[in-house]
Amino acid sequence: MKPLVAPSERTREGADSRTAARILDSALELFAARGFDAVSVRDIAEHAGANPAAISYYFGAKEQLIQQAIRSVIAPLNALRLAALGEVVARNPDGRIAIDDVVRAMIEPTVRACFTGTGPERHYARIWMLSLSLRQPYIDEVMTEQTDELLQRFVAAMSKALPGRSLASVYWAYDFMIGAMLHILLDPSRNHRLKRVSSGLCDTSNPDDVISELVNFVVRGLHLARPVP
Amino acid sequence: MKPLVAPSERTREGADSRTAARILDSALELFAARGFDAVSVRDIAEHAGANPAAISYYFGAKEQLIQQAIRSVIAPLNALRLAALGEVVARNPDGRIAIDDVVRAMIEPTVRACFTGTGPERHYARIWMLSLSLRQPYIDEVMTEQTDELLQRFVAAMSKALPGRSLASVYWAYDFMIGAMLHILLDPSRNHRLKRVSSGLCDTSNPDDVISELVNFVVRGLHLARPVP
DNA sequence: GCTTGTTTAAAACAATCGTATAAAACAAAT
DNA sequence: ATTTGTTTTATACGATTGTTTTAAACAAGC
Repeated sequence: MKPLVAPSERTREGADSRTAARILDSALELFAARGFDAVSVRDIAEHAGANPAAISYYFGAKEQLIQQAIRSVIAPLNALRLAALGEVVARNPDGRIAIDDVVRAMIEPTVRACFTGTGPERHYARIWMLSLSLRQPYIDEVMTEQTDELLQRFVAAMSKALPGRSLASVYWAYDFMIGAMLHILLDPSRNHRLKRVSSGLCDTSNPDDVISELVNFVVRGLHLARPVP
Repeated sequence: MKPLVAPSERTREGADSRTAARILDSALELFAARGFDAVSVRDIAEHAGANPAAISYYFGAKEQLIQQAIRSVIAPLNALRLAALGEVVARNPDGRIAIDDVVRAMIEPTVRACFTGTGPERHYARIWMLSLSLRQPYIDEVMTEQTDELLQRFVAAMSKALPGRSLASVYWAYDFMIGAMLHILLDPSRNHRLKRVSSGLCDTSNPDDVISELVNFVVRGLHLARPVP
């Protein structure tokens, strides 16, 4: 691959070299800890053992590096989620799917990725919440591009599993589910605050516990949702 | 008040002048939109119609301004929440309180503050989620100082309203509730994404709808929580 | 009017920011 | 061995960062 001349087109679409991979991984590590703006390209380059100019060479401007970082976190996770959902649907060819299974198809891959993931998706919780809390067009662009379809697919499945409930309830519940999941997933990197204040009653370092508590809570909230008017 | 000489002690504890108030309000406005690090002290000073040096004069270093900004958002909101909780308890002197009322004492003041608040607390959702997603000691310090007691008070009340349920379930549910609430409160400033993708089924610009959907969801998730073993 | 103590303003500090340029190092192919 | 295309480095640019310094404006008391 050759570096393009015009600055705006200088991004390497592949970014497949070893150096580029190290840069992206270092960027994620530092972004997840301190946020996008508090991390300089020099910090990233140093952490990756590379030259600052290598970042523009492979990714272009910093904004594009951030976009790529967000994408690299969310894309593989969405693939896992959709695969899990597809499996649930395939398992019940008659169309009668259980709401528990649908909810779990969203929650289990996500929680496991954050706890035991080895790729970029292990930074999902922090990177995503960070992106959520900034209101910048170039970030919104990536977020919308990566989640709108996923949302529709899951809402459709949830609604199918709960034919008596209003579609609006399902949309609301989907949003609540994502919010609750994100929030609890941040607990480990906040020194297990919930575990501490609950005197150890809530083991937020055990992915199985987190998954089962989340699924139970969401399914209950959904199952008794207001029926169609 | 006089400016102290030592830089580390230069913060004015009161910060009661008109200029200081304008600075704090401008800081909140800009922080909420772009995050702490993407906003410079010059941006804040310009937005407030003040001199950059006035910021160090009244607040000291930028980190202290950020801490003060977070505090100014969360402190009045916590007062509202505790007042609402106190009212619920006072209304039922025999100790039999309804879980709906307790949950609502958390959710209603928070949602209303974000929708129709006029003070610093109107920036709660963005500032808090921003603080959550950064892992910096000086931010953690403020967050812990401002929420640990509140959490214990609410969990105690929720547990009292649901004597049959395990305390652990209540702690989990409290965390889920906060997460779901924060996430949905960010929807309006994300161009009402949920409203859009749900074809208008979820009116995320109506505080009453948000409150009732949230309360219903959380109470359902809680009410059927696993009983004490 | 002069003297306090307090608040604002202008200007400058060193440090760091994102990015660009140009040259060096490298690999593969002829 | 030399050319060719790609990757990496060293270095420099102008702009902006947080903060300090110094002085000017201001209000209140006597």
